[in-house]
Amino acid sequence: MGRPKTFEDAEVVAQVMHCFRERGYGATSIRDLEKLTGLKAASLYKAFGNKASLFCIALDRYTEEVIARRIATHLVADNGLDGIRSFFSSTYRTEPKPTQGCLLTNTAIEAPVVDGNAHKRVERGLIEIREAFEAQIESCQDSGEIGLPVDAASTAQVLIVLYEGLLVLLRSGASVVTFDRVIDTAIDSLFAPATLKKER
Amino acid sequence: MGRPKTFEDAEVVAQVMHCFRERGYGATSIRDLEKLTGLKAASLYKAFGNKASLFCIALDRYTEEVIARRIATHLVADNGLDGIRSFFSSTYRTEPKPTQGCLLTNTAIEAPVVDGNAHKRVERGLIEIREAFEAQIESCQDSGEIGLPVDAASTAQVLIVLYEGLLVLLRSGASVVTFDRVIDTAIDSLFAPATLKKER
DNA sequence: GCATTTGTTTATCGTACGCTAAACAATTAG
DNA sequence: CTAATTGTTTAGCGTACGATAAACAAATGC
Repeated sequence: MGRPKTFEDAEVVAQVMHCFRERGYGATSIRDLEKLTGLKAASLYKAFGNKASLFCIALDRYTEEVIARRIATHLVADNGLDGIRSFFSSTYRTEPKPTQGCLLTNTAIEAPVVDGNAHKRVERGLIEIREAFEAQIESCQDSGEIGLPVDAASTAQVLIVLYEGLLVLLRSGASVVTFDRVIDTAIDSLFAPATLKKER
Repeated sequence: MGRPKTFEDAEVVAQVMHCFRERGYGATSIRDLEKLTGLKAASLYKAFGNKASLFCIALDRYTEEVIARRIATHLVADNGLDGIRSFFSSTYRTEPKPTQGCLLTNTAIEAPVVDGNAHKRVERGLIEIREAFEAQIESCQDSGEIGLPVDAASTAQVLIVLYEGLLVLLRSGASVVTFDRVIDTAIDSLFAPATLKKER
């Protein structure tokens, strides 16, 4: 069977993912990843192909792990609108570090630099979030928390834009209170027309 | 007096700015800029210092030229809410190229990579836009186009987040119709409460 | 034990990077 | 014309990059 592995692929991918997330693709060198993982370059190449493919693996992992978990935690029927609120705030209310930004967002900006495959992965990831937003909105309509006049599809798209925008501002060092206010203002008004309609 | 210059600083900065805008700081090499400008590396260094300082010069130019022009064109009292709408759409309705993204947005993401000074410049640029949004909102309130219940400051901050978010989605290749719908949905609802209140 | 298979490490390869010293070119002052 | 000043070009420095071939290590099957 040959020599057994001395490391767990998943563990290495997790470490690599964090590094890409903080520094980006271009600014992360193979030598950085050597120090980070304790592995030698040749081992990394053997296990994951070249740098671009390793990045794509890390990006997939990010979507399947971080994003999917965030969706599963916050965007569930019981949570209603507060679920959407906490989905947003979970991006910047992180411990212990202030935040690491979003790999999807950062890659969308850096995509031209990376492999072309990264682009498609970003699109898919964003679609996943958008669909979760849309489902949550519809669930809120079913429960009566918000009225029917709200168009779930286009509102979900606005939430995606807000999501991306927040994560950009996060990288430029805006404060938590700013974010809280943005989210409250945005969500309140996005779903206000329906609420007002309901009051009539 | 010595030998006269063979190029115009401003022209070179403009070319360089476009390149940084499309490819980012890290992915743009001095050799790229040599080919682009027709100048030799040593001339660039003599005229603009090192790569980071050249980038900062280009970033300043972007804020003073592109952003300031965009504000001056769209965010003027006469334009009202439509001014805000056209401010947004001017970021993606560009000719002939589809778009180049926003250097402020891209730098916010890439900032850790670049010089620390770039960070402050991004912040300042975003503040400039936010203040213009706020002034435009207040102007709309003065004219009676929207009601007073809208909080100009926090709504302007939401618009900034939307602006950043749109420019991220722009880089991930979303379509113009998507953007139009996002802007309509967002602006309609952000300023709807006041409108409804007015109707009562 | 020995051949085989698989994983890791060592030692680079070729290239591209940011940057700069020194040579060269073109102008002005006297 | 000469000296001085300033701009441009040439040539290349040292370093870091992504990637890989070859040597070495540790397990298996027979």
